[in-house]
Amino acid sequence: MSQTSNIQPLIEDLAKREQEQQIACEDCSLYRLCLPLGLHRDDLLLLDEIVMRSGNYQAKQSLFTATEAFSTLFVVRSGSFKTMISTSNGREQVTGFYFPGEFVGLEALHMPSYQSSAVALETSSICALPYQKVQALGEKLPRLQSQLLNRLSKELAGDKNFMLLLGKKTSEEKLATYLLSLSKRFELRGFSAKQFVLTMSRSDIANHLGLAVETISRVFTKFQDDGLIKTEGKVVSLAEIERLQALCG
Amino acid sequence: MSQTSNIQPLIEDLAKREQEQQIACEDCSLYRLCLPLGLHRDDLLLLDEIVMRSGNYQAKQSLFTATEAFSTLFVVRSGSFKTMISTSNGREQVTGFYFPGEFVGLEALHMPSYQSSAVALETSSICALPYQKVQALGEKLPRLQSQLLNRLSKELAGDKNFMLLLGKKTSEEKLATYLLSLSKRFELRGFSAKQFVLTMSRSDIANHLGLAVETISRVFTKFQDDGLIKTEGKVVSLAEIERLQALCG
DNA sequence: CGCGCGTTTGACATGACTCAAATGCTGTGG
DNA sequence: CCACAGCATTTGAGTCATGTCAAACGCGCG
Repeated sequence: MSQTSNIQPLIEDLAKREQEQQIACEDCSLYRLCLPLGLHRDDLLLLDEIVMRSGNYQAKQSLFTATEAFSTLFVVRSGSFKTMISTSNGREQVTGFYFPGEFVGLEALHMPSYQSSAVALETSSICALPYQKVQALGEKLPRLQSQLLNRLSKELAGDKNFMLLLGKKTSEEKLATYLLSLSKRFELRGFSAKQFVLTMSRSDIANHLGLAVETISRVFTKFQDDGLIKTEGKVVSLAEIERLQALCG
Repeated sequence: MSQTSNIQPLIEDLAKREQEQQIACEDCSLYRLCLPLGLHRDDLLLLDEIVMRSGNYQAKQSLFTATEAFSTLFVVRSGSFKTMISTSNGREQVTGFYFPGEFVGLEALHMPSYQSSAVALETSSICALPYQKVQALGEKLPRLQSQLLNRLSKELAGDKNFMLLLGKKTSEEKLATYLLSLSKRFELRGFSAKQFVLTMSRSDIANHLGLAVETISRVFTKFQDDGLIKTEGKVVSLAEIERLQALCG
């Protein structure tokens, strides 16, 4: 009993700090997924010092644009983002969706400007890491660099896989693959693998998968008719993960 | 005169060592493009020690396969390679082509096995970097890590751009974009931007661009009929780079 | 409550694919 | 050194998956 009454204020404090985004990396619920993994306690404090826990973003608010000068790496703290790249004549490709613990903007760290733009899909918050400071800290903490390398490599591997989807899969295979990929990512974050919210619009999904909105809509209804999934607006339930898996090509 | 006679043996020695692939990073003609850029002389010697200048590969010979355990990063020394990834049911996507000074296998460095496979397109040679040793050296040489980060980031940026091609471009835009991208890469290596050899087959190109061989063949002939390019088997000449550029979408 | 955007559905068009066959090239063995 | 086999490339004809256009629907926001 006395234990409970001791702990309670601590929990409240934590919740309050988390809400105010003052929480240290060490105590962050994303610790397991985020950059600091593998760093020692002392190193973490150094990392903490350069992390700017930035204010909230509203849906459709821009995190950065393609032409803007690159200076900062972002990690999603809560909510979700999409990134896009566009042709000179204005066609756009959604290059990725980003969830808590994931880095946005890694493809820019070798050049003067972000080449893509990032936009919040819902009310979201991020941690901002001024890249110059990350580099400086990296000189002292090789494990930090290694973590970054891993992150980049992971994203690269994901993108190679995505090329397979874009280049070789049918519309049904594309959507099945996409839904399962989301499912895995949510599961990794401790959410249900079977039911989740699609924070992005159908048209974002369509664009990302190299399809027309109408096609995505049709495949959604087909999957539903076939009993593979259930949709209610933005909420999807995967009813038959195995059969979906078989559909991935 | 005496100078010439002094230098001549040195040049011959260099050529011989280059041929035998014993040449040090410091003296390598790819220095400008490769990993060591930005390292100090002393650091270079350390890097030299872990680089294994591997034997030749013949056309169609495998550098690594998707299931093989990851242990080594490769840098193309001469020739060219393609990488592929495949679906469970055997469809393949060519994920990239690699020329001298470029890294192959970067997407694997966070996981136990190469997820893609790499194959030589012609007689080629590589430098092999055991990744464990790179990591160990990286602890001492932050600039080495930074270089690696840059490489990864550059490849990532290229892949994001390639998503735009796969997802949003027509067959003509795809081929035009592809030819110009090759042109730029060759130019960077000191070769002609206007005329070069396509070491990969039409079917490799088609696969990479998410098209059928027949389509690629037709677009090649169309471009030729339109006076944009000239082809003679594997040799292409870009006759009107500007107009090609305009076609990129 | 109503407007507007996002989504769904239907009808039709088309770019790229598939299948088929001719042509050309390359490497190999006689 | 030539001839042939086998693969790569080109060309043609017809089909199909997905895109486009159009319209109805409905949910969510103001």
